[in-house]
Amino acid sequence: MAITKLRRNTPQRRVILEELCLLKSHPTAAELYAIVRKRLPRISLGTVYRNLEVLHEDGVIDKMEFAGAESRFDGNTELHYHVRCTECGRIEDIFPLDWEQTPAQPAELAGFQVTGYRLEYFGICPDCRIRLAH
Amino acid sequence: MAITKLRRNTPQRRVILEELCLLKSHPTAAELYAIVRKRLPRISLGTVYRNLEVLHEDGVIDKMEFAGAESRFDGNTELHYHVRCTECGRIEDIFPLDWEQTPAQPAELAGFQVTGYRLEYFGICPDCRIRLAH
DNA sequence: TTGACACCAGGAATGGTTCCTATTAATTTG
DNA sequence: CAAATTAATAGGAACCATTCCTGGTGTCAA
Ligand SMILES: [Mn+2]
Ligand SMILES: [Mn+2]
Ligand SMILES: [Zn+2]
Ligand SMILES: [Zn+2]
Repeated sequence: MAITKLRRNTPQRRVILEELCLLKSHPTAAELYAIVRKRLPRISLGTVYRNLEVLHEDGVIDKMEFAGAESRFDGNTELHYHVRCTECGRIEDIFPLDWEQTPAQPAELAGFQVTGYRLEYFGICPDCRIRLAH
Repeated sequence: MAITKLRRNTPQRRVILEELCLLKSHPTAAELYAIVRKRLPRISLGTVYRNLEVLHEDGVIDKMEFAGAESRFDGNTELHYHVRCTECGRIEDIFPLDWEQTPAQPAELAGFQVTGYRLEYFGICPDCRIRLAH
């Protein structure tokens, strides 16, 4: 039933995924672009965006979108959560093991057919805490 | 210690807050602009944005930001959560009473000083479910 | 009065992301 | 392999919600 769209295995897509998975950080498209360019100097930023989107569609990577801040990408698709620094945008992993409960996901809420949820913590990262204290 | 900034009680700010609080919906700045213009025809969209920001800073209203979608505002600052329709952007309230647990908020995670968290559900609203089924 | 300044309307600028178009190249078919 | 098909690319323009800028206005206090 679900027609799987043909994906070509381009060098650009391959390198983008490789470099993302090497990182423990959660880079923006622009940051990843800078890294990928070392191996593919002629790649365009649009290609990075398009492939990150495609990889996300296919469930190969995670995409985290924020208002007013650049989206960030995660090569680790294990179930985990994040803390985001409201000062510099840095993101760190929080694995469910680290604390007790995970939120319930009801099938229906207020008449909505619930397809997912998003839980994210925000705060100040160690570096920014030091920096802000002069 | 915390220097409270002087706020002037302008008609624009008053009307924006009044109209927002009358609504059970969670309007965008543009939607609220259209409503407020009926009472203040010469108000500018920039003024609506500025005042919504100010009111949010002062904790008088809630602001919900989404990537790729307009921010929405909430005159109800009681603790509650939201379901957002991924098709039309509509938002409905979910009060903690409606279901069991609320997420824990640790004071520190991964070295971050945690200042808050965000939990939001997304799905398909009743209207869009009907519409999508032809 | 006069100064200080929060605030306004109008409009330009911003910037991350998406879209457009001609071209390239991965994959399939014969 | 050669040819046909068409997904994907580079480059750059467009998008658009939001913010910023500017000149001006209303208000309060000294
Ligand atoms: Mn992660
Ligand atoms: Mn609400
Ligand atoms: Zn930080
Ligand atoms: Zn809907």
